[in-house]
Amino acid sequence: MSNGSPTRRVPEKPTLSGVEARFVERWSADNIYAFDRSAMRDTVFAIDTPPPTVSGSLHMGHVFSYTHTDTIARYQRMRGKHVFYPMGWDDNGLPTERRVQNYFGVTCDPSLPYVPGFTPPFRGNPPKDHRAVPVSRPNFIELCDELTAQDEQVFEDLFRRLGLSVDWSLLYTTISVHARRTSQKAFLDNLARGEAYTQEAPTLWDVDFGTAVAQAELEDRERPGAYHAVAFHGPNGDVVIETTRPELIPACVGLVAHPDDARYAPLFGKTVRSPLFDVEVGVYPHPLAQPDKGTGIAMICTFGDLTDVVWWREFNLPTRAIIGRDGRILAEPPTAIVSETGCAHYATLAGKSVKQAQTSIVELLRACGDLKGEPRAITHPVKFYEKGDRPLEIVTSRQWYIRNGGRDESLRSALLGRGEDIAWYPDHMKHRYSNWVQGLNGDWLVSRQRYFGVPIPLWYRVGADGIPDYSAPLVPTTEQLPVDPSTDIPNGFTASQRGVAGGFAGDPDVMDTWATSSLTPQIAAHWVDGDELFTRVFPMDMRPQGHDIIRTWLFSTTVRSHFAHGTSPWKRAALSGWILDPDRKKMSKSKGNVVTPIDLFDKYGSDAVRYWAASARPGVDTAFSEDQMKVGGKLANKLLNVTKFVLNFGGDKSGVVTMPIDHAMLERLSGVVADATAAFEELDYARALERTEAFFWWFCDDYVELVKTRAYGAGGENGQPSTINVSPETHSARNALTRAIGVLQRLLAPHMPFCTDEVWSWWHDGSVHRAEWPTPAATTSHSDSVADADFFLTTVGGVLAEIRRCKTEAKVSQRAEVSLVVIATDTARAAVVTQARVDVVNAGNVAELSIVDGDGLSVKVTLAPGS
RNA sequence: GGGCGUUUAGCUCAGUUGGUUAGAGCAUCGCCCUUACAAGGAGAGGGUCGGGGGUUCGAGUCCCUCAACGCCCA
Repeated sequence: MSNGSPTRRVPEKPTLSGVEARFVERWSADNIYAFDRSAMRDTVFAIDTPPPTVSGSLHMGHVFSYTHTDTIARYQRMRGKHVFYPMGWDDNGLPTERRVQNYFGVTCDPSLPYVPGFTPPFRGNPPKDHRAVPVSRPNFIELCDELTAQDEQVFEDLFRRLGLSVDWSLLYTTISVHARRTSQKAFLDNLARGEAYTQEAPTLWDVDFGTAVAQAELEDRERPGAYHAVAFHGPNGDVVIETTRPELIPACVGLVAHPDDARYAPLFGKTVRSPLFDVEVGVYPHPLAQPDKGTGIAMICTFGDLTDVVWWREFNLPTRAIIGRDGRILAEPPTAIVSETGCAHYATLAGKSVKQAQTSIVELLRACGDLKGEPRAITHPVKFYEKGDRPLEIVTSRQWYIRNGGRDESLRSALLGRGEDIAWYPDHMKHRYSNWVQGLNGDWLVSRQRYFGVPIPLWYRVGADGIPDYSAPLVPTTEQLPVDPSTDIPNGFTASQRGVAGGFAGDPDVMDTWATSSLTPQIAAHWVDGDELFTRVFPMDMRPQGHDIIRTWLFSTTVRSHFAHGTSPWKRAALSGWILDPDRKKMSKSKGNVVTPIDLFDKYGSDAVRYWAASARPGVDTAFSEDQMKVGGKLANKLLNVTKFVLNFGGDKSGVVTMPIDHAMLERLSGVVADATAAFEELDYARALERTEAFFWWFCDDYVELVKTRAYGAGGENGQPSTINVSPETHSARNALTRAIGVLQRLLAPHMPFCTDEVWSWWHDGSVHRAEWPTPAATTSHSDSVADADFFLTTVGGVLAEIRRCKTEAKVSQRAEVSLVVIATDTARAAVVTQARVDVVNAGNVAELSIVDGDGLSVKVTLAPGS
């Protein structure tokens, strides 16, 4: 055999069964996808893989989008790039926390000391009446580590089965020691550069989770509510406001109306007294007040919504908070409430939930006559934490922030510029980014009042008065990282000084999970260790991700990279679409329409499932379709069979090709190579597949059928090709078939890695996934090419189709003999048919073929009698 | 309310800088056990390209407008 290829080993009966297990094993053993750490930057293609949340389950959405990325990775690898393709597990944050609580039957209490060798009460399925056992934060994190390790193995197995070509030695997680080091170091750098700061301020707060949340985690939900008309008492009579939150009257610090609103102009600068609580508050003009909403004049409370915060800040109003972090009315009334009846009214509310308080206050208002008319039911948008079940409250608390342009025009435009630096796929996704950046109304709140996360790596000196000094945090050295301030001790202090006057206090909070996952490039490439790897892969070539997390993951990564490296983190961002169920609804667990990937792998094969994914155009929401998987399975099966057929002829892929139709086929294939290559360069795996596949079926159904008799050669019988006195025409067919099948195997390899490596292994030693991507020049047959391959092939195909149609209409076998074919056509087509005559006659089983002058292409077919 | 996207055959989708008769797969209906493959092959039917207007010799494609659906943001 030529080219140093091994003897061909074509199975008698090709099959796809077992192919996945075999190649998963072989790729791993042979390190096919190992990244070369010595590779120069310009030969590297680096991918910033999205780390899936391991506390959830892998679903078809993962299979879908990770397949897209994998096709690009495989293409780039075959192009000779050193592909940096890590996998990461996002095991940080709330979802893991919840799963660990439910699995082990524990709850985290950061005030408790670490217990070495702690054994959890359960490992899976604690009984329903079990009371969660409180454990220290380090113990809790140990349990998180144990459970995530289990979950991660399941994920890894599934991704290997899907055929992802990741380098598993690059695996990272977001809660590991390394990730915590990275995250804390990056945060401390932000702090040192003035990009992170702490502030006591009104903050959106989820009362159930007991944590502050960031703007990026908000969502509006339409909720029923009611306008309550409530009378405030002015010097010249009542002023009626309308509010959806009458329970906040004790928190009222002012009224506000639009500056141009003539109805209220006389009141500006005056004061009124609140009903029930008899507190004097000012009336202010502000353009954010909406004259057409309610009565046009509104309460300012501390705090009902974000607009309240704006007014409170601008008018420098006092704080009269009444809602605690647990969502209940505080026991003590604001100091402004002094009257006996005011205090008595407040006492009836204290300790109640917001809902209960509203009911009570409406009764009180009704009783005293300050409720004007009955409440009017409305629906209005209410802010929720995206994972939460109750409306967010606003409470004042000390939090850490990282600047993100929400309060700084120049930073905002710099970050918009970073968005411009990125090539977006599809292009219109960049609007999502710029929309979001332009709509920011505050800095990024990164601290969370939770347990399983990366701790804020700071301590504070506690003054003689017992109050921590937040202005000059105690900072660990880089070598100390990661630290847990709840157990670790700052330099120069001893354990006994924790929490005492003159001692220190650890920051109790952890960072938002996005504050760590915004560093996936730095984590994956070991930036914190000063690893040279980082300079070889960063900025990365591609960030694949879902478009739903542009405002979170994509944006936060850009912020961190902008600050730390002065660059965008990637050259390209590829946004994948959603999976929709066949009814075009988004697939989700709650609808019960989620299909388990592993079942589909078993049923159709990984290649077939990948085919479905790779058929979906980039960024487009796509219907889940088992029909498409069946088609993919047929394609894989066909590739096996046609490869067996072609290799059986023993052609030489570098051998000489002489027949015009063979040239034309290779010419057409060369165009497909060019198209597929161009498509992949634009990350358009779907177009690459479509072009390749269309050619492939034409190749099998028309070209192979036309040339197979010639390829067998004179004397070839019983399916065995002739081996003696082989003609140049036969060699031409065999060589062209062989070259084409080698090109097709490689063109399909990124999409269907298993079946392609199987057929490649029949005649090569190495893996197809390390083979060279085909080029148009190496595909054509060089000097003797036909002038217009498409014209040639379309003409011949047209004649063949007519013969076939005639047989189908006559309801006879395609093998039926044709006694005469008369082709009436122009000279150009006549020349083509003449050149392909032998193949047409063979394929159609034609006894006599004649060509006469005519227009277009008319084919008259006469079947042999008795057929 | 602002932004973005989608609308082509029963279904899912291609259709490049405007250019003959608008394509594919699936589904449907006949046909063919043909020596690589019946997990196959060969054919047929099926479309007013969301509506309206405009530009042009010519519009699925460009412009305007309306509508429906979806997503993001407020």
